[in-house]
Amino acid sequence: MPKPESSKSASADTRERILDAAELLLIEKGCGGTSLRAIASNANVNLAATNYHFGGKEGLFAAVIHRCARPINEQRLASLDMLEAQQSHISTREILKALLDPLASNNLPERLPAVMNRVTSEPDENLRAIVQAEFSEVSSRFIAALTRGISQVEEEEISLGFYFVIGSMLHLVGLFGPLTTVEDDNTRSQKINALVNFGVAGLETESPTNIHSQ
Amino acid sequence: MPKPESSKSASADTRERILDAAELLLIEKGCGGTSLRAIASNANVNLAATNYHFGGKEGLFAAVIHRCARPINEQRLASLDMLEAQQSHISTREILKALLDPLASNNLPERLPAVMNRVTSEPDENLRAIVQAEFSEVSSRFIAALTRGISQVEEEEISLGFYFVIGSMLHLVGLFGPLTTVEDDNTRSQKINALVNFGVAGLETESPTNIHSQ
DNA sequence: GCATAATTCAAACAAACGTTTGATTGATAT
DNA sequence: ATATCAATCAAACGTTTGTTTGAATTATGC
Repeated sequence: MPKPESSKSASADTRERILDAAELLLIEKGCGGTSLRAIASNANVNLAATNYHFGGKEGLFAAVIHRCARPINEQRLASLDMLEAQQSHISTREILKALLDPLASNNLPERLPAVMNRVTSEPDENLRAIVQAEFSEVSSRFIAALTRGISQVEEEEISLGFYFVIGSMLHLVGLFGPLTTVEDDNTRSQKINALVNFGVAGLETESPTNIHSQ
Repeated sequence: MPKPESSKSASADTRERILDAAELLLIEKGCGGTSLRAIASNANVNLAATNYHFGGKEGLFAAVIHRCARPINEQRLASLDMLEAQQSHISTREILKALLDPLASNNLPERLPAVMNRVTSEPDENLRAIVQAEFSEVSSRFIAALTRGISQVEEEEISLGFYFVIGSMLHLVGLFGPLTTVEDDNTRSQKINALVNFGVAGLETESPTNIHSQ
């Protein structure tokens, strides 16, 4: 019974081939609709390798989620760190751009948005907990920044508006699909930009410093 | 081999008991995570009855979706019909209220929002097609009304904004959960109202007739 | 080169799945 | 009452599922 975790050099491509196949099938068929046999077959790997390297189906999908979510969340937090270090007051637009622009950059894993969209609506409790833990820091940090930036609005309302932005984002990346190519990047960034405009207007309409005609 | 569809009086409660149990389990465990055995057990019904009355698992969930989606969509279209009959120009707020207010009324099936949230993110192709067909008329009608009401914005942009509103709505009703009681109705309608405000601001910010400070 | 550990492999495991069958019960109408 | 159809039932069908096993293979350290 060897130690399956943290293998360095040997068979590292086996692990990643499994992760790649699991990621693609997760997008297309969902978590419950994907069998370890289909993953092993698509990855040209023995069936037992999936359990050997990841301990089981749940551990495998947790690894997929982690590999997908980590880079984009680090990028988001890094952008927010930079904004907070440079200026005392950060506009709603700058915050939302830090949150959403990483979805338009093409040096990220291609199928990341689709994985996020699929996995955030997963019925499995354990997987939902993993996702929630993966995004909790981003949520709290960005809600705090928005609350600081928008005057005279309580955090509870800001939090609800942030929730709307996340919902719009997830629905939008579901529209992207797993097969968006590089030539679609400009229309993708156009849509991300439209979402930024939409979210800025929605969030700032809660503030009494904004005057509305209606 | 009897005719399973359109049974009138006899054993009608069996059908509905199956639908109720399937609806609840669909919310909690998802479509793929729910077995016909669990449905039959929770409904106090023989396993074969699920196939007898609905032809199979897919037909059963299609019936659940139909039973859930039809009343709320009829209410939405009736509200829009009334608005269009009464006045020539309809405000964005009135349109969004016609779309979203039915989610706050408590004379609708209790767990309808949760079913919508679960089923719109289902990986199964056939189920997705059923859902899409169930909502296609609402989508086209409301997008057309919004396009008519907001000046100088092309339908493609309005459609994207409508997409954001739907995404926010689905994420919000996922927040409601299947166990919201009647005493939560006021906070529920507060959140629906917040979504209306959010969507109105987001949609109208696309129009050049609106002046933005930034 | 040899011992030791890490990895791959074919094969099998029990459990759960959707569906089907054929007999049995219930109601209905003539 | 009897023939007819709808509905329920226990039981089994063949697949597919995640997981485990133990041997075979490969890489690693000395």
